[in-house]
Amino acid sequence: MSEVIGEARRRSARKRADVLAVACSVVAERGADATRFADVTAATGVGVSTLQYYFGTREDLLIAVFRFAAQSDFDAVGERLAGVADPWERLMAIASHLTGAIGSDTGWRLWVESWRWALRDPELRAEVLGDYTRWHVLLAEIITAGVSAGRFATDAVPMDVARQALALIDGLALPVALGDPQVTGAMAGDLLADALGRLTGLR
Amino acid sequence: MSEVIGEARRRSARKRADVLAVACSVVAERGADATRFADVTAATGVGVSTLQYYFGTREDLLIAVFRFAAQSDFDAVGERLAGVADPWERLMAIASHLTGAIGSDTGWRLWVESWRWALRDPELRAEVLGDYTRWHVLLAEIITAGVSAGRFATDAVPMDVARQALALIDGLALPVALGDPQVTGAMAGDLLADALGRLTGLR
Amino acid sequence: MSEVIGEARRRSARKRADVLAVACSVVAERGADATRFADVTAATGVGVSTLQYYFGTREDLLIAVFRFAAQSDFDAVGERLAGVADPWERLMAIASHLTGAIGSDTGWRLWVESWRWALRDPELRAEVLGDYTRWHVLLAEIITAGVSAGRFATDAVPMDVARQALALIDGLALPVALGDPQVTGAMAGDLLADALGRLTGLR
Amino acid sequence: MSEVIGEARRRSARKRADVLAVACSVVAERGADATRFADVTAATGVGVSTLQYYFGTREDLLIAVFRFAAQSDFDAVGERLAGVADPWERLMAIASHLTGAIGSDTGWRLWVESWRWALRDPELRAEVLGDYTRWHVLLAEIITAGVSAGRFATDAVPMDVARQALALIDGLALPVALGDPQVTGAMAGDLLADALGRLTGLR
DNA sequence: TATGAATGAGAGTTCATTCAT
DNA sequence: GATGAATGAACTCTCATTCAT
Repeated sequence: MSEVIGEARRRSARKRADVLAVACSVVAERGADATRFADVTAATGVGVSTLQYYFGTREDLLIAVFRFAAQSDFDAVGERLAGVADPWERLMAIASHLTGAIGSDTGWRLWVESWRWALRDPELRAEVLGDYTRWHVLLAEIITAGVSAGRFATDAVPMDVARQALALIDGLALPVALGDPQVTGAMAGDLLADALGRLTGLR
Repeated sequence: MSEVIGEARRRSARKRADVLAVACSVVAERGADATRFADVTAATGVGVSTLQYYFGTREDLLIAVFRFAAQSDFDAVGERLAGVADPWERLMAIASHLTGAIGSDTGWRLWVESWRWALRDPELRAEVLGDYTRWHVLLAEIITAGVSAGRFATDAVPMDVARQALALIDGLALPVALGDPQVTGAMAGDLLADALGRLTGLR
Repeated sequence: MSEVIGEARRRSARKRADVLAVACSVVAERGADATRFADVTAATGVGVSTLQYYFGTREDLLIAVFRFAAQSDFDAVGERLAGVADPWERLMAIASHLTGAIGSDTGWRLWVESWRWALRDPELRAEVLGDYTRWHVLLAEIITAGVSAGRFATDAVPMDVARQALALIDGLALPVALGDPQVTGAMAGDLLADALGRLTGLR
Repeated sequence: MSEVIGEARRRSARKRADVLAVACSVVAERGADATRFADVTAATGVGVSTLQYYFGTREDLLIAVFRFAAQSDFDAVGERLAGVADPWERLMAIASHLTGAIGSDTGWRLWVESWRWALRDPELRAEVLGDYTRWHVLLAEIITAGVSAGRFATDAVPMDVARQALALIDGLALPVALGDPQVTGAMAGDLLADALGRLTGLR
């Protein structure tokens, strides 16, 4: 009988995750503040009460979405890096995050949404800052490795370069997400590659 | 008599502008989506109906705020640049935008708010993209001047460098606004100066 | 100087009447309850404050409209009757009121509006009942004349026939105004002529 | 469990109908345009939100009221006709609709309200015209039966007589509802009987 | 575990009206 | 005499949430 319960739980958890994935698109599409239970219901077919049963408060749902999206994003980049050895190519793989390869701009929009939410929610802020650090560390490791390997020639502290790099990625994503005709995804990719090349002292 | 009316109108316009200035803080503080008429009323002492009489819809009010903030921001930087001749110092003057000197982070928060709103409002999007270009052009001019003056040594297209610079500014402002203890305003200023120095080929 | 004032007053009264005429269409179109000052402003170009200056309260305006419309209606029928001598033709002239000849169905709609308003406003009710009586008396006179002239052969009290006649007119106007495809204006005219012929004992 | 749910639904539907019945009086009393949610709340004890949950928009509520009233009216006359065989008496039974026997003048006022609303709402108009036809058909059947039975002697098309009859009923109800002291319910009943007798050729 | 029924709090918006010019 | 500015009151509607099943 405990197995039956276990299976029911698993099924339930599965459904919860499915709902969460769809909710991500909804939040990315409408913005967190404008996302109502009813919107998620419309997108998932799961009744409002059930959503509340799964996630609790509307805020709880949003935070669950943010968490889920942040993790998915990081995981996706991790997978992409798996087979890449060269530091520069690893850097570019992360940068292509920007060109929209990872789920159109859903990921990026959610990132802004959660960032904005974190401005006013201390608990979420801690998580977001943690994520920030994860990315910084990941980038710094790559840069350190690149310097060791003689691929990069820079005297700067790797963590500083990492912060500059992430800032460039974020800052270039803004106009791309907004659809600026003067800064398309491809152009942003080029600008980014050029800037990162200069900042790392790429050989 | 027309003079009297004229004065009434002028006083009215003045009051409108005052309200707008206060509304900026409110929107920066609470976020656009969470800003209710009642919040602006509480902050200004001006009744809800009067706000609607001045601005129309809640959305209209928000857009008026965005417009006002964008203009103020640009004007403020313009003033700051007025007495500065050296290209590098001009660049740094704009960059100090980031360190919060211009108006705590109110300006920056409003920038994100309007950016986010523009994602879903085509009309506002056009304006925001226009503002983007204004900044790009301003930066490019400075870079061009710096190259001519022999202050910067780079073979890159000035407009490209401008875009990289603005991306860095925006991207570094994110963690600062969020209060990341690892990326304070001062540190961000240093990171920015360093990166801009490398990207422009500062001598 | 008193002449100047007199002229100003006359001009003002003229304007007031003009506004009233337009307001009639507005009320007929939108219904009394749904008629706002703003609607009348939109239709006349006269500012809201000016309307209030002319008519006072919104209710006052509506009642002015009802009064104006009732009088216009009665006057219009009076003119139409002026050159008609034969009792039956006089009856038909009044009946053609129904076919919409007098002013599309504006007149009739206003009649229903004022009737409905009179249900809840004692003062207006008195006026509307007075108008009712005016019509009854007019019809009864025609019938009496027709009997005297040997045109009608009925033993009924003329005032009773008048009431039946007016009821028929009102009752047939309802579906016509509603646009019932089974009771068009022309058909209603025939039904009315037939019924009145039978009720008056037309020879 | 499905039984329990079924019962909850049934109870809910019951409550909805109860509310609707009370709402009818409110609308008849105040007029449709002047009926606010708050008025129905005051009369029923059911909260505003609940009314909206049941009926939707304010307009939806009004239309539900109109529908309910129209059906009730028709049903009530149907019951009254059940035991009556003689065509003339059947006609009089319908006519007594006017004398206010069927629920004071609530029914009639609602009829006017829905008629007026139908002027501006196409969907409702279709329904009202349908109701109109129902009454016409009912009356025409009675007249046809009366002619066959030799009770009525008229060469007119039954449907035409039906339309004249309904017009008389409607037209006489107007002054009665308005409380015209010269056309009371009883007098209107006599006028109607007299006129219908003449139009049908009652023997 | 999952879901429909019911409801209160809150917000935007409309509109008549008052006041000053 | 005529009109724009300002404002409060009223109302509808949305939405999260609680309760019962």
